[in-house]
Amino acid sequence: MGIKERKELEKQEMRTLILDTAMKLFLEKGFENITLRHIAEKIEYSPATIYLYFKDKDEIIYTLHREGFEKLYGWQQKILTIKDPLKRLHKHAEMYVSFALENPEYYDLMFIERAPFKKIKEMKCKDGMNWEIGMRSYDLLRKNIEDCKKAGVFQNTNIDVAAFSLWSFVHGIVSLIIRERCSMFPEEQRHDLVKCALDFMQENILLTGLKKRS
Amino acid sequence: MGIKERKELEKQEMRTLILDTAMKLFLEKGFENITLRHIAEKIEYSPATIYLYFKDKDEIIYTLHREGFEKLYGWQQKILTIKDPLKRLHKHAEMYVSFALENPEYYDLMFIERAPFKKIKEMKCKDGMNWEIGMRSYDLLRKNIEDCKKAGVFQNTNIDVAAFSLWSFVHGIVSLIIRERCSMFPEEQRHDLVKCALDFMQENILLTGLKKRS
Amino acid sequence: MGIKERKELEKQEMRTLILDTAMKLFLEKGFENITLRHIAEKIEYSPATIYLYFKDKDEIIYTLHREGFEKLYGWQQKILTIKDPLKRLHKHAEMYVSFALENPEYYDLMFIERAPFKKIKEMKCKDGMNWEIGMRSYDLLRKNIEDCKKAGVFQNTNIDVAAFSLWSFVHGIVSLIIRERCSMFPEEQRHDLVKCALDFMQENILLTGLKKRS
Amino acid sequence: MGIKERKELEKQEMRTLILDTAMKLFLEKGFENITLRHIAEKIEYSPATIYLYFKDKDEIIYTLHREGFEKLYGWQQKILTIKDPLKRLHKHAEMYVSFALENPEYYDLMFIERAPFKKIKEMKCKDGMNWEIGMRSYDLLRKNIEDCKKAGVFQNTNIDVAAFSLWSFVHGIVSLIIRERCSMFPEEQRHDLVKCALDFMQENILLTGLKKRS
DNA sequence: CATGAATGAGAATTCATTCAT
DNA sequence: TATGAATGAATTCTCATTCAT
Repeated sequence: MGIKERKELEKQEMRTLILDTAMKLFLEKGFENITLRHIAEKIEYSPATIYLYFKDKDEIIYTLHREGFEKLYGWQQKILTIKDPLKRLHKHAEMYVSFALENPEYYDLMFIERAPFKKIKEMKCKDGMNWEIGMRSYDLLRKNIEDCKKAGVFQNTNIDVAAFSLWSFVHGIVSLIIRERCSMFPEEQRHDLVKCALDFMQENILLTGLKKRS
Repeated sequence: MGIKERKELEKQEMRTLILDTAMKLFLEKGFENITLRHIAEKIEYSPATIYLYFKDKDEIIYTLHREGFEKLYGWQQKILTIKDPLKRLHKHAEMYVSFALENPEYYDLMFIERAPFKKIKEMKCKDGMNWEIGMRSYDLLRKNIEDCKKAGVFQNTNIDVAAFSLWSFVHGIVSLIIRERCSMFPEEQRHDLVKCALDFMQENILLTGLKKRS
Repeated sequence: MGIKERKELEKQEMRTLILDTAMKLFLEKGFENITLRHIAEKIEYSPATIYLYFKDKDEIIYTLHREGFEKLYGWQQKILTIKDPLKRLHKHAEMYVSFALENPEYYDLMFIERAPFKKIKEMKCKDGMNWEIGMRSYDLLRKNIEDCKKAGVFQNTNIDVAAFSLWSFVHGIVSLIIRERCSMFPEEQRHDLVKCALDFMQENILLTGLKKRS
Repeated sequence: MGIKERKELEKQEMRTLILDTAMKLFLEKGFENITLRHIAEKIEYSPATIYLYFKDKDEIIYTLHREGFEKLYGWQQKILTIKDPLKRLHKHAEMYVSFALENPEYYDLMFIERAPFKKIKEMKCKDGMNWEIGMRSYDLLRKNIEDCKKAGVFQNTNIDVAAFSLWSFVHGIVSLIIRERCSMFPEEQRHDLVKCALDFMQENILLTGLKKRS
């Protein structure tokens, strides 16, 4: 079976190559400028070859979209071990931002880009499960906040409101950066700025919650 | 000069017509689906005519981008009369969100869309002033926070950090909505959710600042 | 209005040029080999130009199809003046054959080709009228036979049976020729052969009917 | 030689499998929509495999074409035993129609489709024999008519004229049906219609001949 | 001022065919 | 014998842009 397995592996590698290349182009040129042609040129294959690995362009995008959510979910696992819910929530935010800034193409596709939706909306009808994978991540956040509530923080706050607020905050941070609306802050300071903004959040929101508790 | 002036006026009106139509289509069909042909059809002129008023498609987009910032700046003027800096800051946030949700096409173009940048980056070289108009809005926010500081809030916080944080928060809210990442919240609840999120911010951030002061 | 009219005329001429060229290619290369590219090359315009005159390829084919039936119907008018129904029926057959052999591309599209049907079937749903134009021609045949019956011929024959039979006969003749299944008959004899076959029909079918009458 | 023979047999079987599958697809999807890939998928071999058994797509079609004529010739044998030439001729026509309607894919390819000709014309140069197989069937018809003449029917008619006429008649019937030009006759009546048309022919042509004889 | 006509460049996709293994 | 991988050449169609009038 060695041969069959290697074949399978090579096929997988090709798919990965195509996906990575698509992602690189996405990052460089923006979403609407990914074309099969460009991808094919970059990997030095003919456009027709790509169709041996993916049904069509949509499937590439859809796969990337899904992959992104898998990846994010993977990152999120790392913080589940933290016992203290408040600390965990803080780490949660940090991790989210790191994920976004280290995988801006994925993040963009997952949370900013408008394009992939035609396909994804169609899919939704078929398996109803498409956003589920994204939902898992949201549920993790909700649960974290629930734990905080149990621990006495956000007592009077509706969970969804808190979740949406915190999510908005971190999403705002990274999407302003990814979509380059931060030219007023010198490039080299941005990293610190993000860190400070996260601290700002912690001090004002999370710690506040803590104080209210006591 | 009467004739010349009228001519100028008519020219202006035509430009406005084109811009408005473009914006309408932008809203209806999404950004990447605007074509000059669509615009031309809607205003019942030939595509070639548009080139008499704008150098190319990019210039249309660039103009809309600029217009958006003018508009936002106009909205922001309304809150300058509020004396209490904290109250003013709160209104500032509210107004920003309203602007975004009532003018989603503009907001999208100004703060989310990737497209206008080719053009804007080129322009930057020429007049260096392109973001200045956006900067005015940011400066207003900064100044508002400065006033808060003078009034004793955000004492220990760097102004840019606070500004960026608050901006991120409201930007996060509206961009999740505009780019339709809120399907987990039923459509009819979203308006409330936004309001609650703003309240959440005020309670936890602004009021906290206030408490610290006392 | 002279200018407008000339423009309109020129537009019409271009449409005609495209249609004629398509038809020529159809004849030369068979239906499945009409491509917009080929048409464009032949008329020495760019492929994009064709789209200024026709919505898409289907519209070209559909138009040709319709045109063919109009043409046939026009030809059929010529024999309506013949009083004697039997003579008229004979002329009817002759005319049908002439139409087919002088306009083989049209005939092929109308009565042999399989392809245009996707489009035409769709259309059917929309206006229900698509075959009506072809039906008019069939009705003419039916009516002719009805008249013959009144005149005492085909007394015991169902009209549709007679119509279908006669139609089959002439269709058989021309479609064997158009689709080149007559290579056993030397090219130069074919014209006579067709004539003789028509006579054969008249003698055996029409005249027979006549005799039965007496 | 056992091995060699089995090999040969297996090869033959594979060719048959490919041909049958092609025919099935031809029937299902229409001629121009057969692709080697489809055939390959259906027989669960790779497209490349097909090239081990056939030089190219044309050869497959050409073979089917030839096969069709073999088949028809086979069917025609069945009526040779009928003594009475007139009866035989009538059965001849019936059999032809049955063959066509029961094997529409073959009939279409043999007598309607334009496609196989590129290949066949080339072949003709090489062996000159390509239509010979079809000719045998035509000769059978001619001979049948000759016999009728000898029996006193079609006395004054040229054999080829009679043959071509009768052939045209039955070809007309089946090709109108196969290429779906009979939508004016409800599906369920078509079978009867064909039968009636054949009767119509017999009464008017064959029996007429008979009467003339007496 | 306005436009009808035209197009080059480029998009996604399909298919028969080849060839090294 | 069989095939997985690859592709060149086509296909339809779209769009921003130009230019003579």
